[in-house]
Amino acid sequence: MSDLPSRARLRRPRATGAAPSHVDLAAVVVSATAEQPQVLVLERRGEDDSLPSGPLASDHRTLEAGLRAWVERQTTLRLGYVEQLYTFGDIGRLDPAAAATGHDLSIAYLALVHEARPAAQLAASWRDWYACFPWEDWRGGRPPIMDRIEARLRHWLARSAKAAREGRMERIELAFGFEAGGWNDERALERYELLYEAGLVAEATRQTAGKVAASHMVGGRPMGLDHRRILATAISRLRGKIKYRPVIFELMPDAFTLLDLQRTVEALSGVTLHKQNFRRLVENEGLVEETGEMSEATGGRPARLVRFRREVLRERPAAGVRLPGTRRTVPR
Amino acid sequence: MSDLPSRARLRRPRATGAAPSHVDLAAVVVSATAEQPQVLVLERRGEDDSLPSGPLASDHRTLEAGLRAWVERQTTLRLGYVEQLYTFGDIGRLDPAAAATGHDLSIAYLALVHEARPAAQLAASWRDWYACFPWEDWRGGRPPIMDRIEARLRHWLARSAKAAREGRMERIELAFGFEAGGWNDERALERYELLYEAGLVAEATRQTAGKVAASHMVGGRPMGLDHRRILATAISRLRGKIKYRPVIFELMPDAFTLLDLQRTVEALSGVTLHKQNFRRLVENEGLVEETGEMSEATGGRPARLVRFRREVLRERPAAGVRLPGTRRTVPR
DNA sequence: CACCTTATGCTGCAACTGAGCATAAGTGGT
DNA sequence: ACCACTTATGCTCAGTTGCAGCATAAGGTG
Repeated sequence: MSDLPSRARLRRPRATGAAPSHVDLAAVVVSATAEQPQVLVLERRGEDDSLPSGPLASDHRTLEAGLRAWVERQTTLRLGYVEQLYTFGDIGRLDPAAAATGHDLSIAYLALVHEARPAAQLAASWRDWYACFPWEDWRGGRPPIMDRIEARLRHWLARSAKAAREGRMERIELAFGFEAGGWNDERALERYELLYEAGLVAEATRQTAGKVAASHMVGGRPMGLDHRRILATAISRLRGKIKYRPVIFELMPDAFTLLDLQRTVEALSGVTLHKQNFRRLVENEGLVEETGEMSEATGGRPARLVRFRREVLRERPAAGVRLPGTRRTVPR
Repeated sequence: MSDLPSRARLRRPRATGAAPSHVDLAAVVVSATAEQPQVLVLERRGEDDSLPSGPLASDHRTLEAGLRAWVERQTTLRLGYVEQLYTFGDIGRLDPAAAATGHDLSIAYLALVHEARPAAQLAASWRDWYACFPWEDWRGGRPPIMDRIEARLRHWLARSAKAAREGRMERIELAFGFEAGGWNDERALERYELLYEAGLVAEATRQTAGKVAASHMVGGRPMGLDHRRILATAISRLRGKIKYRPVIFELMPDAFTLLDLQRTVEALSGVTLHKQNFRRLVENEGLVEETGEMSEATGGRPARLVRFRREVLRERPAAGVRLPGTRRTVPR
């Protein structure tokens, strides 16, 4: 039964035409404070923000360990929950001129922390992710920037080659739901990619050397390399995941009120929820239990402080916060 | 607004302690024929099956393109639907002795085809994936092998160091649901990893040089390298995904009956469904439309032939086959 | 104390789910 | 022609869940 003798043959030779690749580990570290979703970025003078990242090194026993080491080193932050996000490696994704030098891979991870340490104590900054994606925040209703986006995309469509137009129209409708579809919070990545393709975000001009004037840009703070795309990937993934896994609690402190929880979900998903139904859902799924304490910091009637019921991980395999009653209208 | 001048600084030096890595692209190509889920494997005499794979090369403009090229070259099969699955790269995952030589990365992809070409016309074979994971098929009720698995896992638990026991017990319960939890079809990867850790699958002895006797093994056909783990990852992902995205149709021919569709879903998920409710769900979600044709190959009353309604991709962003009415008991 | 704020309980309706019953329309055998 | 068997398809019915809003509770502030 043992196949030890054949193991040597199973390993492939390293030579055959395969250029060795440079591999980076990159982290999207998310927290939610003050009802805003935050991402950890490194700021360097005169450059766009970048995500914590560094090359995979031979003393990293696992990819995840390497990632944790880099984040800790660059930001002093020790990560808890971590999951692999995506591996980026298309030729020329960092710099079209470098296309000949082989592949630059980035293995991106998503990490969730309920860190509230002020930025000053870290070697990095927390950045509101809607600074990079202003069109993704619908908590106050349709963001004004959507008008501009719609106009620019229609313009792009009109100038598209006939062959490409049909497909692009469908993709736009899918991503932004201008006509019938309506807004889908999970499509953040598709939206960013469309805007990129249409040359409406700053990163696009790095590749095409300024074909589109800056005045036509649609906005959102750019990031270095393709890090804004990586962040968009993380947002899409996270918005999807909170609906079927209780990952939201990774962002919460030990004790919190139901409204705190709701605000955090809303911050990530970018939409507002129906309050009473949200509470009923959370209670019915048994996601939380009483701490017995009360919070007086509500500004109104004191609220019960609850904590996450870890047992649900066993009981309800698919428990998440299923965004009940997404409001179509802004309350008040 | 242009930051072209700073681009050079944004690129990181390649040197800094980073050993260049060897990168493989690997494909889990899935089809479903004869009501069995199949995976495409390469057979080599005297060796375990392996997945189609090959090194990332400098003429691959994108990772996905490289993957398609390798599969086509090794199997003559041209892929349609493809998505990235996971990147594996822990040190020593292929061969513990090779730990010093740097990282071997595998970027794994999941591909779905509705290929029914007989294996003879391909340079590869279709393998029923339950040959590798006999415990994952609950369509005929609880598989007999579960008794053995439960016994061996309890044994492993009893021999575990006290510190590890609590956590392992929880993980076993989560993955297999022996006590209260019940079976969760999506936890295929967790189950394989537990069996591996407990030394109950053949691949584990490659690493530990036969600490566990073959007679204690729990079964399932092994694969080369860590390809069975990659396959388990694909199964988990696919079982989850069919519930919220209409990917199942990538596996179907143009026209099919509702029972065909149900059997395919059951084949992938490994559980049986309530027939009438399944139809109602599929019709209500508007996933299919009439072709007008009938199928006479049913063995009973002829069935309507339907086709996938591509429009749902636009209309219902989260349409999938949500496994309604999973039967607790075997029908008949 | 009037009035603000937020918390929390409850109700009614619509839609969906799970399980099963009943009937339709083929096949093959006698 | 009739029977047994197979699969397709229509329908019911009760329990659950989702959506939306109303009402009340219990803090704070001028």
